[in-house]
Amino acid sequence: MKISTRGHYGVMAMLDLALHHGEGPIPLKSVAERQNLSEHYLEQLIAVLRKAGLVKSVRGAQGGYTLAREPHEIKIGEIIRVLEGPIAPVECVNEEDPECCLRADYCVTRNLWEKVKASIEEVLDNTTLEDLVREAEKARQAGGYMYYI
Amino acid sequence: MKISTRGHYGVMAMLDLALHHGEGPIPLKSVAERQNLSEHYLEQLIAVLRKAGLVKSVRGAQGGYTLAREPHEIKIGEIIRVLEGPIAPVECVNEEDPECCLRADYCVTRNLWEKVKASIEEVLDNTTLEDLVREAEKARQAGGYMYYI
DNA sequence: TTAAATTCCTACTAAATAAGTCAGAATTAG
DNA sequence: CTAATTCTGACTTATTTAGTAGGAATTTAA
Repeated sequence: MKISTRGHYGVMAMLDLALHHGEGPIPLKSVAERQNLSEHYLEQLIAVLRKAGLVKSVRGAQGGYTLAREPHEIKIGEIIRVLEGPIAPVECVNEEDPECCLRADYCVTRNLWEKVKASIEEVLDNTTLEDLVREAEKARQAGGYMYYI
Repeated sequence: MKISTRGHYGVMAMLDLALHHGEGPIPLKSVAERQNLSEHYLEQLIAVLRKAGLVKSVRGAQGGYTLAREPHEIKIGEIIRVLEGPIAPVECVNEEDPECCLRADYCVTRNLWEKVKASIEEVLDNTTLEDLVREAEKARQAGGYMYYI
């Protein structure tokens, strides 16, 4: 019952961009340094996020990445789906492949996995980058340090 | 964001035992046949469930497995934890290893993973085998076929 | 007492996934 | 022109997943 580092790091990187939203393109190197992630690995992840239309890139010197939409318009669920695939605790509740569970109508445990899926989506689709930015600002005012993992 | 076949098959097998609760020891072979799972693979899983005290075994001819407690006393969350390890979408919210996230107090995204974890546990710890048995009986009365995946 | 049914145990394996690393081409600001 | 970047694709290494294989130990029942 885990997400991989792809989704985990992806959210970290997107939050980093959100925290610098409006400051022009942010080079990936600086994101990687702040978040303590491998730059090369992040490159792979951000390429996926770019192709999915979640970030925009500016090439060349002084280039970097920016969010493609406002932070309040980007749900964490989107980021996770782009990097991890559909949120489905077991294959048979993956609605992108409805044929995978032929006995869906009669299956008892499937209902359970549907509930789990719905409860995860409830959280991830009702949290946006802006929500996290606000929390980070609250934490900064209160504590001083600010990390995001 | 998946559980593996271990947890998936484990719940199927436990539900099968719950549906035959009170009928004496159920041989694993019959469980494997009804659920269409590899018997050898199930053996591995049930060994873990036995060591965790969720099922009891009776060796020899006419032997098999029974639930170690009443169906209403066995939460699905327990089965999953035994077979999959702690329910934690990322390592840093795994309370069995609290040291793994040293910056927990300041971490913004960690709160999010805590929420996800809580919402999954909410479902899995409030569903027992008896709940699934009841659903299966309802489905049988309504439809005729009864499968559980 | 023997055969059949069953759990129990250890080891092995093939494929997929995860988590990167590496090398270098293309682009652009200054 | 040069340094800072993104972009691309191939490669690698370790771990996990999902089993398989073979047989020993135990028990019932004929």
